[in-house]
Amino acid sequence: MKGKHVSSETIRRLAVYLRYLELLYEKGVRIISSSDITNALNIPSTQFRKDLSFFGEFGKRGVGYDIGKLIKVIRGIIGIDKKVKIIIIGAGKLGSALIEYPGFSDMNIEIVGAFDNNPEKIGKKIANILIRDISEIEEFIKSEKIEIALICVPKEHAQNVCNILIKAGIKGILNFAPVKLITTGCVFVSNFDMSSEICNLMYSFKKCSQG
Amino acid sequence: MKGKHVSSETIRRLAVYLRYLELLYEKGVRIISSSDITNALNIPSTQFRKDLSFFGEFGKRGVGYDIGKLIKVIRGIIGIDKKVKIIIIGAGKLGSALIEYPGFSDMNIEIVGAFDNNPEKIGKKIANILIRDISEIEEFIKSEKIEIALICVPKEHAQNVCNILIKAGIKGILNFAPVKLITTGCVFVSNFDMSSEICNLMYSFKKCSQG
DNA sequence: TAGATTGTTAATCGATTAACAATC
DNA sequence: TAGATTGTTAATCGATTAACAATC
Repeated sequence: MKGKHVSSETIRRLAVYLRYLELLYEKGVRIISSSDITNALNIPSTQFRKDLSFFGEFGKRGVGYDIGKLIKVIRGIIGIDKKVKIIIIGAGKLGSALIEYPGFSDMNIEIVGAFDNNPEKIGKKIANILIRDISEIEEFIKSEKIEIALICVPKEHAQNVCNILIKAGIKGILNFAPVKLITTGCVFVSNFDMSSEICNLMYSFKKCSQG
Repeated sequence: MKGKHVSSETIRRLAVYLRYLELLYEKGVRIISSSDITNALNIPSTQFRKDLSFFGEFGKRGVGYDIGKLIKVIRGIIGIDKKVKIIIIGAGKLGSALIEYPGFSDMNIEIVGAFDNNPEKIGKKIANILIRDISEIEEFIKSEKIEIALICVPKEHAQNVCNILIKAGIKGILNFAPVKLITTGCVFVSNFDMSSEICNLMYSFKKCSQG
C-alpha cells in the first residue's frame, strides 16, 4: 500500500495517534494493539492500521506496536522529528493568547516570532517573544527558515498579509481570520473558522434531535 | 434531491457562502450567479448548486440568486436566524481572547457567559462578561437555554468539563484543548486542534515540493 | 426566440470499513 | 501449535464533479 496518495484526514489522525501514544509512553506503557488505541479514540481499528499502511509496516503480528518506535516513525512521517519554528502575525488578543498556548510544545512546535503593524506594540514582549514590525517579516522568514505562520489579524487585512507571507517564502498558513484565503502552488492554508464550526454544530444537533 | 442526508462539509460551506453573501449585500450587490460566488471562493460552481439542492430551489434559471433571499434561506437552514447564545469554559488567555473575538457577531453568535474554577478570576469581568463559578454552570445553561459551549480549559480537565456540560444539557461543544473528547447521543464535539492542523500543513507542503 | 444559468442525474473519485490471509 | 493481531484486498459508502435537460 506504500506510496499511494495520503489524505489530510490520515495525517490529522496520525497527529492524534501521536499525542495519545506520547501520553501512554509517559505513563510507562510500551506496547499497544491497534484495537486498544482506537477504542480510546472511538474509531475503528482498521482505520489505524490502514493509516499506517501508507507508510510501511510498523507492528508485530500477534503482538502489537512498540510505542517508542511508533512515536519516532510518526514524527518522521509528519516531519516534526526536529523542532518546528513558527511565527504569528497580529499581536492582538488572539495572537497574544496563541503565543502562550501550551498545546504546541508536545508536538515539537515552537513560536519564535510575532509581528504587528501597531507602533505601540512593536518592541514590546509577550512571554519572552519580541513583537517586531511587519516590515521585517521577509528577512526574518528567510534568515530563520520559517515555514509556517499563523494569521491573527483582522479579516480586512488577512488576504494582504497572506500575500506578503507567500512572497516571503512561507509554505503553510493557519488562518484565524474569518475569511477564506486563496493561495497558489505549494503554499497551503488551513482556514480555522470558528463561526462555520459553530454553524455545523447548530445544524448537527438540530437534525439529530429531529431524528 | 431535498431530504437526503447532508454532510458537515456542506454545512460548513453554507456558512462560508453566507459570509461572502453578507459582504456582497453590504456592498450593494443584490444578484449573484453560482459561478460568480464560486470563482471568488475557488471551488466548482456545481458544488454550490449541489449544496443548496439538499434544501430546495432558491435560484432563477438564466438569472442567478437573489442575495437577500439567499441570506435568509441559509440562516434558516443552519438555524442561526435568531441570535445564538454561547458560553466559554476557562477564562485563561485563550478563553479571554475568544470572548472578545469579533468574528462571531457577523454570524449572529454572541458569547453570554464565562466560567472558571479559579477564585481569583470569578467575579471579575472580561469585556462586560462576568466570570462565574463553574459550579453555577448547570443552572445557567438551563435558565438561559444555552446549546453551545467552547472549552478552553487545560487538557487535563477537558473531558471532565465535557461530561459536566453534557449532564447540564449542552448540545454542541467546540473544544480547544488538545485532547479528543468523547461524547454520546445528540451531543456533538468539534475538536479544534491547532497542532494537528500544523502537522497537516507540514506534511502537505513537504509532499508538494517533493512532487 | 436565443442566451444564460439553474437543478439534477449519472459518472467518477476517494475514503472508510469488512473480511481474511499472513505471521508473530 | 493455538491464539492473537497485523497488513492488505475487496466491498461499501459517500462526496465531488461532469454533463445536460429544464426553464427563466
